Amino acid sequence: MTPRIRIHPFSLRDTLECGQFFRFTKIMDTYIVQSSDRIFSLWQKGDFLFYEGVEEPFLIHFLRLDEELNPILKEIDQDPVIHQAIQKYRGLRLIRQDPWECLLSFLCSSAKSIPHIRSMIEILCKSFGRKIFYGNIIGYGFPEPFCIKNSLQLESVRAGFRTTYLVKVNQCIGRDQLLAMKSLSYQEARQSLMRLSGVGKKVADCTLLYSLDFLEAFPIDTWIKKGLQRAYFGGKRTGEKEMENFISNHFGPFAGYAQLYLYHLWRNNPPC
DNA sequence: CGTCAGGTAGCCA
DNA sequence: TGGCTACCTGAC
Repeated sequence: MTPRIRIHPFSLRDTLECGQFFRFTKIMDTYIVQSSDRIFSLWQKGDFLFYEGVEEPFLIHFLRLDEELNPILKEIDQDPVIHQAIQKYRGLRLIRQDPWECLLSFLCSSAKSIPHIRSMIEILCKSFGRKIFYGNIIGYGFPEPFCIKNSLQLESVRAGFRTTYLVKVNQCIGRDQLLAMKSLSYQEARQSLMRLSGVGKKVADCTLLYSLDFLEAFPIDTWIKKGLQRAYFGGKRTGEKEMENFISNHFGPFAGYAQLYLYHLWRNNPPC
């Protein structure tokens, strides 16, 4: 019998498709997922998550299945807007990505649409990653730290001005240093990340939330900004600092989960 | 052809 | 702090 895990609440679809993670493809009801140098498949029926090509401990870590979701949702359920998002997408979970892959992925993301980001990452993997197999499907692992040496090697990635970001970050930091940031405070870790070329608040917060367990991180992109302005500030233009203060006061230490739900809500139902 | 897209860096008030 | 612009590239 195919191995499976019982989880509740859980929505594989919302978890993968809410924008926090890029390397998956959907075939019928099955998702082929790639992360670092793994390739495996996942599908869901009711409360059961079926999996193939991967071990259970990795999945539990990757999908944070040992984290009680309902208490967190209760904690952030502070107003009618977030309440609606929670009702609609309950089961959407934060993914714990590899920090190196996460950082580079979001380094590619600035001023690009999701299909473009996907394409850049895919070419990066094809150029630098090792071949990996799942049945007769061939995939490519994510490039390891320090393997991108200069911008010439990135020509085919067509990353534009992000090319220098990728090269510089490859010179400056590796996976261990990123993981070590877990022991810092949120502000310290954020500042450290922002010293890297191409890493501003948004990319730093994505890395902190999606890969380093800083659940208070709340990445603010243009969609979230528009939505927050309309939903919480009466449509008025709002200063960055005021917005940050509101978020941490209103949603608290699990604000990152609120970001996930609100982002998903506003991507599917644009606030403008 | 112009505009714009999940942002950042650099410069200025 | 807040506001502005250029930056590569590809799609509408």
